Amino acid sequence: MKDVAQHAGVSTATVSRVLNGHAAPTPETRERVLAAIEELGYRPNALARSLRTTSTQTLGLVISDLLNPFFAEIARAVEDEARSHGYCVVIGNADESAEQEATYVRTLLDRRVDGLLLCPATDDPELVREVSAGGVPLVLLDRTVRGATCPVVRADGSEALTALARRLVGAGHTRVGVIAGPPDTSTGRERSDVFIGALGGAAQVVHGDFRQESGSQAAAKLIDDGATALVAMDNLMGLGALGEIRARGLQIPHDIALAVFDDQPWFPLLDPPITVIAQPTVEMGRAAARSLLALIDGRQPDDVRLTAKLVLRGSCGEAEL
Amino acid sequence: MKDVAQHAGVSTATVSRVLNGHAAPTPETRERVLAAIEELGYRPNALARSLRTTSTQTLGLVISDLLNPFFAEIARAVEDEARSHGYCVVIGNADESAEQEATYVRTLLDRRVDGLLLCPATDDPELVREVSAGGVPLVLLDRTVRGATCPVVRADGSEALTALARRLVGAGHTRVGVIAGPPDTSTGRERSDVFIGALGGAAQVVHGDFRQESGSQAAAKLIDDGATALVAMDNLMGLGALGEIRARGLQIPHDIALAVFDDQPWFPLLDPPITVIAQPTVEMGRAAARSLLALIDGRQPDDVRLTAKLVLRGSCGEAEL
DNA sequence: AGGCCGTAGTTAATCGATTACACATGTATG
DNA sequence: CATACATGTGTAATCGATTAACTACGGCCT
Repeated sequence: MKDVAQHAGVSTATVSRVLNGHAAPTPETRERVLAAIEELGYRPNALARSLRTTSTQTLGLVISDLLNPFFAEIARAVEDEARSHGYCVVIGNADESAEQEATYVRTLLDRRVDGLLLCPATDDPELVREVSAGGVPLVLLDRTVRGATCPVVRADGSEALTALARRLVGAGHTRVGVIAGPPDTSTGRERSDVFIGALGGAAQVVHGDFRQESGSQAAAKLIDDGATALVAMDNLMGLGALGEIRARGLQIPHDIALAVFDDQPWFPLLDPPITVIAQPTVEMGRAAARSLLALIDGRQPDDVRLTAKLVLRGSCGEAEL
Repeated sequence: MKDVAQHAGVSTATVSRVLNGHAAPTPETRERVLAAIEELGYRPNALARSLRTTSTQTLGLVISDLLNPFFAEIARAVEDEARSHGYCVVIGNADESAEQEATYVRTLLDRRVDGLLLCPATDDPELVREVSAGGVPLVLLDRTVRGATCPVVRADGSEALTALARRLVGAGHTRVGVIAGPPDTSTGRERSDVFIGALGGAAQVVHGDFRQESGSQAAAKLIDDGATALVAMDNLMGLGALGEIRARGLQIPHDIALAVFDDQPWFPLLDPPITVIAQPTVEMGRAAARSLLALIDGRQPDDVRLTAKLVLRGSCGEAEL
């Protein structure tokens, strides 16, 4: 910057003013400064700027699992929305581990992100408290924690789950195997609670960990126990369940019905196509980013609850096949 | 930091020494400082530290498309490797757009990442030159650019493509439709060049853009032109092709054979399972991160070329079905 | 006792920006 | 003609760390 100033025959203050679009400098001075910048290929040091202004124009996003397409889509949406407001997004991948999540959150805070978007790995409110105590704007995404005191953006699958349960019961299923998420996550509990409630007793539950392998194992156990329908509460566990079904040579929906929470582009391409509960991922990501930006702006956004939709495709023996 | 110093009755220099594990401070002093840090909940400002030391302990990773599971896996691997060396990764999503790529690269450089990993959107070397001119360590990943002067890490699919071509020709296919990537990317050109060469004239090519929609369109055109086998040079285009095949009610492999470059967890679950050329994504990501860290360290790593493997599964009418 | 040395700790410069305040110049006003 | 006021720029403090150069202290040797 000093070089630029010298080159243009002005002080660094003037260069800074030109850079930040202040009213002061003469068009002529501005011209000279811009020329010098161009000539020297000068690029301002974002670190120094941030140190001085205490604003990094950066959002932190800590997600549970980058390999889960659901979170990848969310990340993508967050990033789009943030960029359109001049913010950058730093993504941290917690890998469904609370420790790694905490590590990432601290790293991001140390780097002074202007706000944090978190998909909590567990519903323990401790980390959330720590962030809030630091005074950093925080929004929870997809999952919540016990007694959350910050805005939450998530999808509501109650209606869809209830409709699905009714459908399965109506089709005569009396043993529905539920592959649920971990009981210490809000989505892990809530989805299966609602669903089991709607089934009215015809359910058996196995908890997985939102990963493919656990889906296979849960499916194996549930099939052994005589389940005639399987519902996976997340796309990766759904993938695992599907693998187990294929491995056993079972026919969908004749031998066993299957439905999955979360849609994926390839689900419609299976034979039969898989019935799913589709979450509005893009809207969730965008809404979360908007809420966080509002918070940073000093406003107090409301919680956002978007509805997930049941998409019937045939894997549960629907008429609409 | 001043507060901590005051609290512990020492100067900021001493606090800094304790923080950085310097030899100087007495165990006793160290103890006092650590207590003060604990009590005040002090966390050092990474921006200030980086400004002073000109090292951010951060790697930049600009990938072509976060929604493409291939890149998501790579990102994951890069992140793992980087973290194990005490580095953080900032991911930028270029969305297969050269402009957005350039924007991200500049943003990352402005934030003074210690090194940059780039999956170039086009083979135009301009951006690479710009980064190199700035003296920032750079490694190319998956794709290269014309006359690249920096280390490149990528997968070599020649053998696998040749074997696949032989197989298809051997099975009697005389009209093989190739769904290639954009001709201005190295992977877009090389894969189809090798494959078409090995087919020896039995090929028709349509270039897509590495996205699902383009795969469908390409497949439609190739099927209309009488192709009896389709080979997609990327998993998203493969997904699109599969959709088109399904939409037309064609049977694989009876009516049409299909093979895809890039494996995905759900490919084996289709009926028939899809034959693929699998890239060692995790190894690619790790190798790229290691090369970059070596470069940052002042060493000069070699290019890395990992081999992709043909996985026969049945969608090309293999005996091994 | 005086000089020398090693050690623990302090002072102050520095990284690269932003910005409050001071200053100089030019124009309008009484 | 002196005063006030607007306008464009420069000076220097500041953000929060690191670190070279310096100081003070206590012990050891002759």
